[in-house]
Amino acid sequence: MAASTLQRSRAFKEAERLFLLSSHEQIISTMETQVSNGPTGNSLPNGPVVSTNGPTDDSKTNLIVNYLPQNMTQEEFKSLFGSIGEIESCKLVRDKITGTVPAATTGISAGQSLGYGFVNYVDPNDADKAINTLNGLKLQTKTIKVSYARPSSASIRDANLYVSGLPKTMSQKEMEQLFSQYGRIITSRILVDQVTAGISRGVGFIRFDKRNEAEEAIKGLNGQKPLGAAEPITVKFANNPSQKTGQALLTQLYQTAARRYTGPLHHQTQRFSSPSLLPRFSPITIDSMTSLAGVNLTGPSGAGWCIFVYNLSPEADESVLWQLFGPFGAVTNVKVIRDFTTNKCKGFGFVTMTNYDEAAMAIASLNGYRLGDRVLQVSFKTSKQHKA
DNA sequence: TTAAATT
Repeated sequence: MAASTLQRSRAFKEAERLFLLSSHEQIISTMETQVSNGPTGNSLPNGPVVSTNGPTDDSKTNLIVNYLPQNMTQEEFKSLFGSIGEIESCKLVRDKITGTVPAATTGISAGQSLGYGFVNYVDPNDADKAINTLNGLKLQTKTIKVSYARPSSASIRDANLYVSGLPKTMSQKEMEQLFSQYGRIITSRILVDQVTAGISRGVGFIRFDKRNEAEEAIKGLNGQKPLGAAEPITVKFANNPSQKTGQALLTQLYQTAARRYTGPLHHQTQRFSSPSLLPRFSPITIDSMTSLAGVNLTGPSGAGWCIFVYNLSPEADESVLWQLFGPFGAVTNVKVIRDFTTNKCKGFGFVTMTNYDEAAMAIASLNGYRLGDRVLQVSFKTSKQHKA
């Protein structure tokens, strides 16, 4: 008994050490976020938006954003969606429990991202534009989803089902057809094997519009054999991520940290197989780029590593920079430089990335990348860009 | 062998 307790304690400490080593930058950015959110205690940090002239209809301006990268911060979230238009309010939803753990104990000073958030625009046209330009955007290992938020109500909560024992041959569409008789399906997913890329694991999720629809589906389908399947399926309510225990959350956090610590190179290799990007590899190596004589890099002062992007078209906008650089890692800011009078892009822009390795990989991959009929020049921003 | 969808 005492021995196993001691072992667990040591494992916990080791996980903690790994986390502290691997996510230093993220901790800093989290702290910065807290500072920029203003002093705590004398404002209304998370309160509802109060309208002074009657009830407001947010249905055309308020968006829900799903499948965000785990390490995306509130600031990055706001920066990405703020590049579309003026934001009335936005919130990256984070776990409450980890936010209560003392930072001195864990090095984690705010709740972990739950992977989704809300953006409420001032102008409905910007909300529409955000859906059109950012839905499907690849950020690191995720493909984000941007859609209108349904009005918040108790009836749409806990409407998510976990399904197991599905025939391996059943497609997502077939699963939806099976469940759609019980209500409106918001999302569905069949989990697939990661190594064989695409073979069903026989388990999946179905999210209904309403909780009572989910309940009816359980009654009707749990223990039933679909079509001519050999085995019955199991249908139950899915675990709710936001209802995990503090211990479970911390364990997951440490596991995430351990993966980051041991396996970043593998992930980066995968990013280049992204079919939508197909970057050409530049003959310039990362090491030779950083050791060029007479070049003074401006990073990593405070915000991160600033990257200079040259030969953008006059029509280029911020979203193209997010699309190009987002898959390589944490991007905190993008800016297209425009002519003051014409508002057209002057041919260049800047991207700020948090982590050196990710910035270097983005540069190595995107320098020389052909965008339309132009070949981009991408480098770390230097103190003297217009040399000879 | 349960992935991060309602502030």
